[in-house]
Amino acid sequence: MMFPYPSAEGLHVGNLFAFTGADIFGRFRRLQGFDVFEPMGFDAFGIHSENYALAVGTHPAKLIPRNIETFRRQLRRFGGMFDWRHELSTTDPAYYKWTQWLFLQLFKHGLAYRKRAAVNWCPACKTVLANEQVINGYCERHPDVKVEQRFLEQWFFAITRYAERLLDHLTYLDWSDSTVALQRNWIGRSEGAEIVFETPAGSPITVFTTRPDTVFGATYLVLAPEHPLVDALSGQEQRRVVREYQREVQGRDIVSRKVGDRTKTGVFIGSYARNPATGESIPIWIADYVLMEYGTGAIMAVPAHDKRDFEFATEFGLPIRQVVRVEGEALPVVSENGTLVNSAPFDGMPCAGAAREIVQWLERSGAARAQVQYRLHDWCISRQRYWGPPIPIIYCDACGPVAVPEADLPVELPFIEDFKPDDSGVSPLARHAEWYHVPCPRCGAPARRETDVSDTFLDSSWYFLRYPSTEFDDRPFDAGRTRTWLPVTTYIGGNEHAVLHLLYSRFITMVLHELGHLEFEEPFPKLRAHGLIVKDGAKMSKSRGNVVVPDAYVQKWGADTFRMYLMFLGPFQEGGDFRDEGITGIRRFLDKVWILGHEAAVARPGGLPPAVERKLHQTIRKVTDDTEALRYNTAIAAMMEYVNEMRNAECRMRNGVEPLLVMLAPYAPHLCEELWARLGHAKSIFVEGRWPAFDERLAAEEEVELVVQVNGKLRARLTVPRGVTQADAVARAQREASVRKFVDGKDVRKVVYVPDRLVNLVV
RNA sequence: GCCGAAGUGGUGGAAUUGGUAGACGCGCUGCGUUCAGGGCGCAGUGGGCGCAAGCCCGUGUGGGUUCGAGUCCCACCUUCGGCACCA
Repeated sequence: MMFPYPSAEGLHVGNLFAFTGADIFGRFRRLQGFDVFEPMGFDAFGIHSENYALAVGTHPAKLIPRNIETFRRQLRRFGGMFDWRHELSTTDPAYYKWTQWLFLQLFKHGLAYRKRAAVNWCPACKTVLANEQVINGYCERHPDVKVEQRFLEQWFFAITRYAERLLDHLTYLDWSDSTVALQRNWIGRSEGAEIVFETPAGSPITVFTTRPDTVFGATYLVLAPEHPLVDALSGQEQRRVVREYQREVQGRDIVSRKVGDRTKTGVFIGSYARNPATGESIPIWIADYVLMEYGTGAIMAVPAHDKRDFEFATEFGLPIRQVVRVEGEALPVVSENGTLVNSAPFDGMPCAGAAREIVQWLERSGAARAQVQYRLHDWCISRQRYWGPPIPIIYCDACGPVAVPEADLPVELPFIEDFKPDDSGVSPLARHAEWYHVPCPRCGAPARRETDVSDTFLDSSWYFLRYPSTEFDDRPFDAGRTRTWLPVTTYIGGNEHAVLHLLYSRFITMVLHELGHLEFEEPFPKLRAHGLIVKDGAKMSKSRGNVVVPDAYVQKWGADTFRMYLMFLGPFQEGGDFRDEGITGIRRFLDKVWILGHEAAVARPGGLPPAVERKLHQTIRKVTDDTEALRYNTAIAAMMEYVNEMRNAECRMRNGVEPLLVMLAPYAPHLCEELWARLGHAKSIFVEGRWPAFDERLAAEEEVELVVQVNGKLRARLTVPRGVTQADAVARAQREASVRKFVDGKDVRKVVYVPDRLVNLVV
């Protein structure tokens, strides 16, 4: 299961829902005879803890152990089958030593690099803000201070080099469709072309487009305001306005820049480029709706066939030329199912074909080439914060960035009281010269540690690799242990991690595989996403005040009842609405099982009545299939039916109860363990119990109910021996008064017979 | 705007993948047990008409395919989740 972030509020129902679902599966597999390793750990670094510690005026290093203690207590209490010997916390130096090691592996192989990148900067806090801390362009803590963008040197991981592989592998991974869809979306593959627009100044502009078929309609170019060619291409007279616009854009935060419904702004930079298709000279503009980080940071604007370009052209009175026609559609025509017009030799061609041909045609003069773009960006792992693992790099004036020698790991996070952002304008560790002044590991000259820490998602990108090897301090993961237990056989978690955590883990695993540290390339061959528990139709959140705290429920009803209640709420993979009403139904059921178990302990031995035996085997079949598929709600319903059947038949036999206890044990481990002991077993049900096998012959009904339809409408139900012939079934059907009423005096034109199920007479 | 999921009784949800719609719970009604309440047990519980047998209607809306549609196809409506000036 995905390990939790140990919040100060304690385990919430969402955690418990997820962990129960995973725990049931683990216990089920164990009862089937598998070796099951169910580890647990804590994702305890990060801005969450840091902000919370700031808010309540304590230190995260004091806060986190308390929170973990609470989590541990709650996790033990709900009955997870955890192997506590392998517990881990990402804040433990013994753990993050290897997180830092991981960084160094990427650094040494050129997969970690430094780049200037925009961050949100609050001039009042004098610190970097996460995107979530920017509220409508203003600082979360200073509602009247506008957030700006600043450029800082930051560390990036080159995940985009793996974009194609990360996408391709999705076709064979056994993952929930919903998760695959989210991840595909996030990687965002677009096929298109790069097209080169020459300029008289001699600096050609390359643009990326997914619609090369519309190149004849490109009536101007737009560059991102930060585009490196802007300076060189700006005309003398426009230079001042261009600078002013660039400053204006930089003065805004990086969040609101990307809100699409703003009125478009931009300026003409005073020069022109040549459209390689038409040969025309077209104006070059800059505008903040073009982003430097996607494609080439420059676009060819085709206002007739792009909504944004259309708005921009309308705003600034730029020419709009239609080159694609779709029956009955007004401009802008965005559809790709049209025909070309005003496109010289390509007129009349459908868009799709024209796109290919135009790229080939332009390619001959070197003005274009087919190109695939990904939406995915490289992973920025720098955090100008305190509560994380220091990035293990030392800057030397002579040697540049130098890796901390592996023997010197971990670079421990020092305990500092003043971890709060203050007016000094630097990250907290950068205020501690005694910590960051170190000699260069290569030349020995005075040097300086990196004072940023790494992203929490780096901590969680490899924790599953650590679990089996927690006791080794000389290697991140032991080869033998890893071969036995990894990759993760079944990974269960929520779709809130569909992109970041699940993508980063896949990336890191791929890299470690490539560097020869792992035999497998994918960390989670099988992944199941569970649903969301909501309250009164809305996501639970502190601000809504609808957070359900599980402790009181466990206290009042017991862990087993609460576990089962959560699983009975709805399909595990869809989640459900939390409401107290249904919980009593589960409690009643468990009470019945409790009584049944005690009665079985003193019942006379003997064979089961045939009806009970049949129901038992049907139940085994259903509970096995449903548990396997994580359909816990219907598995529980099937066990309820079986208990009802036993009670109706007044059967209390041990051989009817024991298989039930084994099937129920993953769901209600405490109760079943107790009853198992009371039935005289010396060892735990999870040691001695074996998942029952079902016998298809015993599960089969001797008599079946046959539905009789006339023209598809239900007219009668007959009880017949299983396996009746069609002729027999039709004859029986035609004897029924309720059927004859609709058939007599008419010709039966057709008979549809579904064996043991239905007869349909068509008249 | 794009991607994904889902709309079924008073209610949470079932439905073997085209074959009895409403399993299993909750709630509600009646009866029993009890001085009483709770608990427990038994019976009933989609809507309409009917004394009844029974008949008609019914899975967001409208059309279609089929002997037969909650399930498949087309168009639409609504809700939820994700992404989003990504060219």
